[in-house]
Amino acid sequence: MPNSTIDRILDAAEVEFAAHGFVETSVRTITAKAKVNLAAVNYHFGSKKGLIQAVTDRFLDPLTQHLQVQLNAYEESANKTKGDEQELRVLFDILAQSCQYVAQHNHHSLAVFARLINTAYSQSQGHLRKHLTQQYGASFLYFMKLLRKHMPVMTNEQFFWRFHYLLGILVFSLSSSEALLAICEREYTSHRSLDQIMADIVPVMASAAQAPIIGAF
Amino acid sequence: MPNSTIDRILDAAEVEFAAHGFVETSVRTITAKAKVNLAAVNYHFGSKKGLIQAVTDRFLDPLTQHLQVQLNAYEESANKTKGDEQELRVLFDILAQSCQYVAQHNHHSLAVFARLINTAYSQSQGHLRKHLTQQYGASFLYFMKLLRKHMPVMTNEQFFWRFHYLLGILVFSLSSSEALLAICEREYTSHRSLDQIMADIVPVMASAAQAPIIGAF
DNA sequence: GTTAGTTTTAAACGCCTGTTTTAAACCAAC
DNA sequence: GTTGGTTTAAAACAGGCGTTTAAAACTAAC
Repeated sequence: MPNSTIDRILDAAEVEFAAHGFVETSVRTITAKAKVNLAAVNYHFGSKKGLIQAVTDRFLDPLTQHLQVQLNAYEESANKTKGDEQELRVLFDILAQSCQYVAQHNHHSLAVFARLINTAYSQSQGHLRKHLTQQYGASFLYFMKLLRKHMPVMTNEQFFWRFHYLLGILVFSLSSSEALLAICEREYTSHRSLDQIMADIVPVMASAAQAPIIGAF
Repeated sequence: MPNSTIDRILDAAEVEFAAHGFVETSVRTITAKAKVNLAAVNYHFGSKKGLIQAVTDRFLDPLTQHLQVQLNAYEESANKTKGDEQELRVLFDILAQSCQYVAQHNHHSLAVFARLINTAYSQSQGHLRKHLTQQYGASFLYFMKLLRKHMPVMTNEQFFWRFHYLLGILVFSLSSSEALLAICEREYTSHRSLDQIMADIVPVMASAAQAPIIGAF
């Protein structure tokens, strides 16, 4: 059933969540934009929290699935000829491609995803973080495991933090892409699409991953 | 007047804002924690929005001041002997030191600052971003100008985006430091202080700044 | 001691929030 | 055509929000 009540709610919620965040988007504005009765959200999704999870799952389910397939293919055809730097680039490229693949028909979902990660980590005791790790933790651990192989110099703890710095690049750039684009347009007039941002970020993340380690923790 | 009503509100607000964000922290919880009457916030700061600005200004005023002095000293004693890579590290070190200097007696303020930047950029039409650029735009433009000198290869647009990627590392890591520390403590038991995070981030930002540029935009 | 100005207090205001309720509409199956 | 189950509808609920009000308390000057 396309254009059903459920889908119209999900579509509207996605746009509003991406634009104004989860807390500052009310169920009333969502149902209004979706041209649906107010009670429909609680009827179909149980609660606003359930709607948030549904919106993000609609994005993360195909993303992790696509990522898993690509990573499996990568691991099987892994030739050790290239250096670690090249291999890192390949891994980040796979991640970027998975994001773009899912966002292909849905430009708002990527921003929602980034915003979700952002809020999930910002809220000190968020129920979102729990849901994310439970549902998709395995996929990202798999990605981290492959990444770890090509960052052998550092300790586990150093790798853990380094990984989150990379996450910061991705999450901040994507969740704030609208704001950045607005600023950019005013000063440079050139428009940069999400695909271009993703392509631009990959080498930055690869370099950041390989930055020298100073100090001894 | 130490421990006055105003200071107690600012202190309590800082802690709560850092822990739960601006929107999800109510004036009532702030005044309760500060042991102050509910109306005090509106009396002394005009509105909740005014309180948010006061909290962040208390951090950003000394930060930008410290940064300005350090950057001036750097520019005057600039020896062109070192390479661009070394110079970048010095600039990021100055920024990190300014952050640490202000956060020295106030561990929550840095997280509040990072969170402010984050929300200011996330909200599509935020009044926060306007305030930040109006009040402190000059200081950060000065920093960007010095940074630009040592990133000569890229175009203005490329530099602009690259700068925001670096901002993402800083903002995400700092605003999510509590969450990261919580995860880290569970898995690694070792505690990492804010100073250590800052010191760890500097070389990462320097490397990210110098990542190769691919594609032609 | 009275006065004038500032600060604090308690209470209420109006508004918006997520959610629930109860009845109506729909829709396929028999 | 009636029945049983699912979906929509309008209305109200209870609670939290930022803010305002008006009186009380405090503080200093004359």
